[in-house]
Formats: sequence, C-alpha cells, structure tokens
Amino acid sequence: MHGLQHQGGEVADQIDEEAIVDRIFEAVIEQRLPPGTKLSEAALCEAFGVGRMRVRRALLLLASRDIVDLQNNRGAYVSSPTSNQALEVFEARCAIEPNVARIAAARATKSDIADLAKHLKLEAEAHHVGNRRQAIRLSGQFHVKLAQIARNNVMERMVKELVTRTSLIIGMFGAPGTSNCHDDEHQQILSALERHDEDNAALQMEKHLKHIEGQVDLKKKRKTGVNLFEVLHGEQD
Amino acid sequence: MHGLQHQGGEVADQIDEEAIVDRIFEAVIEQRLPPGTKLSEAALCEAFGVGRMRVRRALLLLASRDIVDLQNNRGAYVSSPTSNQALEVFEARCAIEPNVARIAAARATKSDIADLAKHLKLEAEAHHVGNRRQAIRLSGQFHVKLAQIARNNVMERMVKELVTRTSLIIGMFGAPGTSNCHDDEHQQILSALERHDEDNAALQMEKHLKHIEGQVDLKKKRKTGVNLFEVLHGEQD
DNA sequence: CAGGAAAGTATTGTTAACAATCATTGTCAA
DNA sequence: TTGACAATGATTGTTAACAATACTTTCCTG
Repeated sequence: MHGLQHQGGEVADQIDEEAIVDRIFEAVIEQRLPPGTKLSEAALCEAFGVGRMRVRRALLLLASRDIVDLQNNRGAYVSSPTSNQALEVFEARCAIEPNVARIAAARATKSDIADLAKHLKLEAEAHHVGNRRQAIRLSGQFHVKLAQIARNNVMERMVKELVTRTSLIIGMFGAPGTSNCHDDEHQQILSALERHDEDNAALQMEKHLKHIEGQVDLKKKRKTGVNLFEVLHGEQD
Repeated sequence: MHGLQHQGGEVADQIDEEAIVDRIFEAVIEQRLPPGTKLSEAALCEAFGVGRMRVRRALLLLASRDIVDLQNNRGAYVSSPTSNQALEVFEARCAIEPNVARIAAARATKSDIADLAKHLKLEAEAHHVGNRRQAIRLSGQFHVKLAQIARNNVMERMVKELVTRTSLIIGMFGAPGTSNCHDDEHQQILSALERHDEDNAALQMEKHLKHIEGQVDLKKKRKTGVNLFEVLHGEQD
C-alpha cells in the first residue's frame, strides 16, 4: 500500500533522499512527529538504512521548507511554529487555496471527480473506524489532490508545504483530539467541483480554511517531544 | 551597498550557503545567468571561495526551488522552463500576488509607503539611465517588497521564487530587449497602497501580471548558454 | 574522408576519517 | 546540599581521498 516494500531483493533497498523527505512529511502530517522532536542523524540513518549524506541532504530540504529547524552544531528538530508563523501560514492558505479550488473546479474531469469521491469515502471510513492517523493523512491529502486536479505543480508544492505546516500548528496549538478537517466541508467542495461552480468552490474552501483556523488557540502552547526511533521504525520493515 | 565587503579582516570571509543561494538568485533575476548555463562545482567553488560541500548544498536548495536543474552525474544547469511550467508559474502568480497586494494595502505604514516610493524612484532612474540589469533587479524586487510590507514570510518566499522563475521564463520566451515590468503600473499599485484601497491594489496587480504574461510568446524558444565564471567573478572582489 | 570505438581526462557522487562543538556526568568546594 | 567547574562521551560539521560516470580526443577501419 505504501510502495516501498522490498520487492525481490534486486532493487528497492536503495532509497533516495526525496523518498526520505516524503516519509518525514507524511509522519509530520499524521502528527507522529510532534514539534520539537529531535531528528538525530544516526537515528535517521538507522531508520531508513542510508548513509549520513542522504540524511543530511534530506534534512536540509526539510529545513528549507520550514518543516524542521536546523540548529547550529545542535542538530535537527521538528519545527515548533510560533503563533506568528501560524498566522502567516493560515493567511497564505486563505490567499492561495480558494484559487486552487477555483481552478480545480474549472478543470476537473469526470475521472478526477470519481477519484476524489473515492478519496472522500476513504476519509469517512477512517473517521468512522477511528483510525485517527489515516484520517488526518487523507484529510490533508485532499487539499493536495485539489492542486493536482488544478494541474499546477507549483501550487501543488506550496499546498503540500502549507498543509504539513498546518499539522505542526495544530500539534502546537490545537486541542489534543481534533483532526484537521471536517469531512462534510470536503464534500461540499467536491459538489462545487462536480458542478464546475468555480465561485462556490472558492467560497467553500475559504469557509473551510476559516473553520480550521478556528480550531486552534494561538494563546496557549502545548509542549511535546517524542521518541523518534519507534515512530519511524514501526512502518519501516 | 551589497553587504558583503570585507570588514576588518576578522569575519566576513566565511560565506554560508544561503548567501550563495541569494547571489545566484540575484544573478538569475538580472538575467546574467540565462537558462541552460552550466553551473559546475569547481567554477562555483572558485567564484565564491568556498568548499565543494557548501556549493553542493546551495545547488540542492536551488534545485528544490526549480531554479537549477540537477542532472544525474552530469551536473547542475540553470533551469530551462518549459512552456507548461511557464503557464504554471504565471497562474500561481495571478493566484497569489493580487492577495499579497491586498494585504499589503491593508498593512502599509507611512514608512512603508515612503520606502516603496524611493524604490520606484530608483527603478525609474535605472530605466532612464539605461542600466538594464539594475532595472530588472529592482523591478523584480518591487514584488518581493510588497510581500514584506504584507508582513508574511511564507508569501515572501513564494513570491521570490516566482519572480526568479519569471526571469528565466522571460529569458526563454521573451523578446530580447524587454524588461520584467512597466514602471507606471508599479506606480499605480503604490497609489492604491497609499489609499489603503485593497480591492484596487489587487486589481492593479492582476492587470500588471497579465501584462507581463503578454510579453512572452510561449511558442518559440530561444536557446542560450554563457560563461559562468566571468558573470559571477565580476562582482565578487 | 567519415564514422565509430577506445583510451584518457575531467567532473560528479560517495565514503570514511578527522576536527569541532555541545551535552552529560561526576567531582570538588563553599 | 548546592553551585560551579572540569572531564568524558556523543553528535554534528568539514575535509580529503576514492570510486563512478560522463565527456573529449585520438586512432583505427571502412
């Protein structure tokens, strides 16, 4: 299901740094890596079975996206967004994603709609079963999928970064139990796409984002810190 | 004027990779580094006086922003955007920057306005004197300054990336003599900011971006390639 | 003379050893 | 007992040598 299993012993044991970046992105989105978690090079080497160079390159890329915080001579830590940064991220999302939804509404094909509907079904299922991690992951992936439907790689990358940082923000400032999104709001966006109603798609997205923003309380922080190794090693082998 | 002079012989001869990234960004914006230019590690080491590691890190960061193209075992080249990528960049700019202008109009202080007015004066002067490079650089910097006035670092980074890629696009598809922007349109945006007229700021920006997009012809490509060393070594020492 | 193969050169990618910095623990003195 | 200081261990940052790949030139053959 994840596309990284050992296949026959031929290839697939050589991982490139982009895969590492993606894996850490996912772990952050699913909130398995809370803000402040130390990402030591040795642990990452062990977890992914690669050399130090690859790990350092991956960490640099993650730092350039503000997902991790690279401290001088002290190592890499999962970013702990400040309330100011949180405001900036939400503001950026409100500026960008309604337009993503608008473009997606203009370009969505039948196949896109069907795919997205299936995605929503998975979301609802994960929510119903109580699989919180998968629910969070699918919920964030919905926003990325919209950018894919909009056929714009630039915006897709931006949305991916913003969604991931939002997970960190919720980890810092959100109530412990809350997930990222409400399914029904995603459903309404899908409806707008189905009708190719661009304005409504943008509007629904804007409301949706305001809703997410309302779930966090930028006054009080929660402080975390978690054992890195188990989190990443669990799904590795 | 550039902030990188030798100060007393104490510090300042040690350059970090972010400075390298910024320098290459600038060179690309000013179109001193056309698409397709080879960026060999040795040449960059020589030009900046740093070790290979720093150069490779800088190249990785530039590649993650799609400014350079890292080819396997073949080295780094300044990106040559395809027409599709060009469309994506323009679309992203039209989605983001009007909102940047809107937010800037809401938050601009007297000091911001004065600073921006001074900037426009410099732009006009460079244009008048015929200093094309500086005109292009200031013209691009105007868009970044708007993001700074909007007080949003996330968007500032995005705009910086998009502006730089636009320079590459113009280098690929634009007429040889055209610069990035028209000064009077910048002036109109400034006026809107001065009046705190958010809607008009966004509107003017949208028109401005459409204008820029109209300057390129995505049908025909121009092919280039330039000697790296002289370009970067000239302003170094 | 042209096309292609092979050797040599140059450039990139990787690994490993070394240096430097930081964190921790233990000790000593107030 | 507590605070500061020193020594030890661990982790990160850098450098340099090595390996692998691509490019260029030369030479041979058709």
